[in-house]
Amino acid sequence: MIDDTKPAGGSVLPSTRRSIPIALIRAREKVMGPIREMLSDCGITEQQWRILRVLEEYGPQDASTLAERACLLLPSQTRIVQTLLEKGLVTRQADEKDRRKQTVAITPAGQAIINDKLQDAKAIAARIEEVIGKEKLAQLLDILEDFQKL
Amino acid sequence: MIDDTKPAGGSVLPSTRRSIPIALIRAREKVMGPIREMLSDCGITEQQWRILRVLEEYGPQDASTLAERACLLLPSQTRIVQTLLEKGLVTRQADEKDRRKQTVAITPAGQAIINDKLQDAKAIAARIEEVIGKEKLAQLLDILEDFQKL
DNA sequence: CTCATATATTTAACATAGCAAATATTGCAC
DNA sequence: GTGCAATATTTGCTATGTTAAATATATGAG
Repeated sequence: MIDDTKPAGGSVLPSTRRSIPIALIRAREKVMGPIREMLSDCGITEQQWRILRVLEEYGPQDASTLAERACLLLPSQTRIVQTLLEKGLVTRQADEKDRRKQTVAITPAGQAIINDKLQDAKAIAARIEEVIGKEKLAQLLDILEDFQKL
Repeated sequence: MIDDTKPAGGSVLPSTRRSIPIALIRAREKVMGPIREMLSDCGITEQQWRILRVLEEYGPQDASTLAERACLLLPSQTRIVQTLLEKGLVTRQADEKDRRKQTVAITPAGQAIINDKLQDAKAIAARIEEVIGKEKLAQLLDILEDFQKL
């Protein structure tokens, strides 16, 4: 007698082996391994690194913009900037014109951390490009961008 | 005089706009939006859903295997299974032969949740396929799989 | 000017991620 | 069978993710 109350092997939903959300996590996990290792040396986390990177790339900016660019929710951004303040890696002050807005900027100490890790970061990026291949990486980025249309 | 101590705009590291880790998060965020919405109805989280899905797909299994398949760290798995136990959606018991191992299984109540959300989940998957395209999705999964070689 | 409403950020509360240390069992050497 | 190294899970701690509620400031209607 066949028990059809419980489908045997993923015939109902796509198998978790070909699940987009899971595949995205798995890939990300692999990419972040070396990056976390690089950052653990200087005692900052992946998200703290993203904040510094964005501030370095775009310059001083308000909290919402920073969160958007660093791909963080506002509450996370607030807390992370607070710890970066304590570490002296960023500054934060209310906007003169609109006092609701907070302007965040990187400090020389923050910039120094980026400079210190620059070679390591480039090496990691190069390794990824070597393993995956330049064209596939470009394809990947393009496809991932399409998800914003969802 | 040019200030070359602080590179102006991402000339040193790849721009955060073309950063693989960030692109992976952004895409995942978009994919998870509708899924979280679907799950919030029945009061379970994304990770709890992954655990249930894996248990349903592969049947009863030990904690390590479950964590690996659901793409969770063991400590996370432990805690999530604990809350699922309290909800009565899974069972957990020590293996007879090796009492270090814990065998986790889905309950009828857990299976019922999956069955309830089946149509919604399939609709979400279909929508993604419609927007991104079947071939691109396949390409994406293949490229993401390559990251395991890192 | 005053109040209701909209905007920008922060807090609060709960669930997870990630890492290190602690537990519990096994299996094996002596 | 005792003790030690290896294996399987769980706990403890700090940092984030996520959502909802609280704060603070700005703006426009009347």
